[in-house]
Amino acid sequence: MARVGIREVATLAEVSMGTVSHYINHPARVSPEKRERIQRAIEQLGFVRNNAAYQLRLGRSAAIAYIAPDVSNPFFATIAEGVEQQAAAAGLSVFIANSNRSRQREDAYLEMFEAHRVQGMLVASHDPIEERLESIRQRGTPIVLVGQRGASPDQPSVSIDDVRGGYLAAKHLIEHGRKRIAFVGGPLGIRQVADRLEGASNAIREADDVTLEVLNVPDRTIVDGRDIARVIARRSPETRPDAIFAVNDLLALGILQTLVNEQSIEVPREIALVGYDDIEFGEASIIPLTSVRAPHEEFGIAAVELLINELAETPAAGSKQVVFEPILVVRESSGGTIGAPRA
Amino acid sequence: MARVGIREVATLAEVSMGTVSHYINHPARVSPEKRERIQRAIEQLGFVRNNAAYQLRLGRSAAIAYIAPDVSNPFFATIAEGVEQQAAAAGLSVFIANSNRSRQREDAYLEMFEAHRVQGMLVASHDPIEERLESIRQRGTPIVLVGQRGASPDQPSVSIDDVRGGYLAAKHLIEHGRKRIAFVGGPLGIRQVADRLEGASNAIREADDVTLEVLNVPDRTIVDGRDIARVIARRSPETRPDAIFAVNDLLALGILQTLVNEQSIEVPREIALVGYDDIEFGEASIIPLTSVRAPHEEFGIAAVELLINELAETPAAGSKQVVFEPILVVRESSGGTIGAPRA
DNA sequence: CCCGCAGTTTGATACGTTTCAGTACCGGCA
DNA sequence: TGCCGGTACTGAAACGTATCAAACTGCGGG
Repeated sequence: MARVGIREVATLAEVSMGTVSHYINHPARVSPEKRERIQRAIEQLGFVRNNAAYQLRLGRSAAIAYIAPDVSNPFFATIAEGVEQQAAAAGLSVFIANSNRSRQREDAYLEMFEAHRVQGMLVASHDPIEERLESIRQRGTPIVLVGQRGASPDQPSVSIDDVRGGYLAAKHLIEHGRKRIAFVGGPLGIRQVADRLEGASNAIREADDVTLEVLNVPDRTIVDGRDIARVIARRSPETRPDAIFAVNDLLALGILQTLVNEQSIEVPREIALVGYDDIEFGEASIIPLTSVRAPHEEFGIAAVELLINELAETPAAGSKQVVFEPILVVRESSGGTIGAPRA
Repeated sequence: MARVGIREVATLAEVSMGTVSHYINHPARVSPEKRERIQRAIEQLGFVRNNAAYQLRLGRSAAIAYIAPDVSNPFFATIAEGVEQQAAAAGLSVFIANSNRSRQREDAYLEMFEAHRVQGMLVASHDPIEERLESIRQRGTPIVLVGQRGASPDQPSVSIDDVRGGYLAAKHLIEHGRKRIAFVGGPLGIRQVADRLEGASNAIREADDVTLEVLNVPDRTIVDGRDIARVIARRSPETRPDAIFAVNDLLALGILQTLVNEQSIEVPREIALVGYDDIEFGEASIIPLTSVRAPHEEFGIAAVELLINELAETPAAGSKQVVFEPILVVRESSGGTIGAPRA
């Protein structure tokens, strides 16, 4: 398969390479007659512009990257959708990469996208990542942090107030008379996890008589939820928690499923359950799931807007950090009122 | 920010460009002393290799692309995970793109990835797409079709036997005594949808006394499911279907949720429900969902393997089309035995 | 009749990298 | 001493494109 470039097209159409290039990028500058000849040559040869050369010449690409820790978590998938949509409107393409919760793969993608000279990146990560991003930013690739607030005010970010979210969840459980609350979450090294726990602790501290226990899970997936639920079920009813606050909905759903279907523990009577993120599937789960909600769709949109602003010659002033207020969506799993309408 | 390339590094380290390049690609060929100097220069200048130039020179990239119609459908997300994992093992990076069920965006991404000279593409699409892919393949970018079987035997593909899957689903409902089955699915122009319907029709034809009705939805999302469920609920109990076969789990979950929570229709007593894909959330839904399952994880893995084989100098002989056998996973929503174990 | 101008077209150059064909040096062997 | 083989390094060419300055075309006005 002979490589076909602009040169071959030019030869076949009997014009110069420059004219072909003009035809591709500024068709108006080329006479109708040659336009026709060039178009025919392109089709005949099956010419496709070589992006590498294009980018090399231009020095930039028309794409942005979105690095997610776990695409199969609908929370990140929904964000991806907002990103995609908003970026398309701005004429940008989006490369999505899945780091699979692996720091190593995350680094690899960061490096790769920087080498690709993407216009900018949106990074959702569990790790404290800001330091690593700093050097990339300094070299000229703007980055918006997604899901965790930038520590430095210069670091743009889109996040939710997780301390507040954790507070709302625990407060709600306490108000319904729960006394032994378990916080099921991942490594406390993860900022989001630590913040949600902090919020929950604050709520506990305001109450009398309520204890908070922390149960660790490694990956915060459905499978992790199932596993920890079995551990909990093994304990005697008196020592078991009477409420669980799971650090995300995946965990909560895994817990719910195992508790109800496998362990025959009643939710919310025996154990009340609150999740986090309010993914779409929570509403349709065995027992509709109470959850802390942030506006996912807007998450992606806001992130892209922040990035585009950063890309502008003269970034608009104002805070670069968007923080959404979490809302508690009460459903059956926590023993609250049933069927609260969805936004 | 001064652009920093291999040349600047070479100058600072007082070696030639060639040596720097060697250092990056074949460190062994460079003496320890210069290695040290070059490394220091790279760090000092913050050099990052320009992928455009790299690729231009090499003529290829080390990435493959996966185009999905809907990332927020866990079915495609799970595939993405398998793809990512298998590709990483082969030293390839994966660009995921979300076409958002839009043919236009799909085309845009196809074109863009071809221009990017990715090694190959995995394309999951709802449209009959093979013809468009043909020209791309002829120009040298191999493509593996995901989720729909290639019509031409030359077109590699990974799919499930959807006719069989549809048959299994309908047969199951018939065996449980259902008489008025509704097929809820998208445009019949979509191959997967048409095949599943065909399978269902076959099962109906074998039975006496059973009717099949087709209810159309545009997008096959949870929201579509909710909408169609309201339409169904509006009909009198006698004219309503007593069983629904939804063309995917998203639809099924939307239907389930609305039927049970909002319309107070009992599932499976009044209406039995079977979905398709067996996404993880089906097991944890209000009423655990009976579904037709294909091994998702292996889907992505098989696709990458097929692609890698295609990439090889001498592709191994044998069929290029992997077809998985669907399995019916029976849970409560269809009135079958409860709690069938998960593979 | 010539000049200037707008509209087209051309040819050359640069983008940043890898690689190929050498050059320089060194130690060992005939 | 002269030659060989190997290692470490260098310089230049090439990858495919966009763009800039220059050249060529008609054409209308002075």
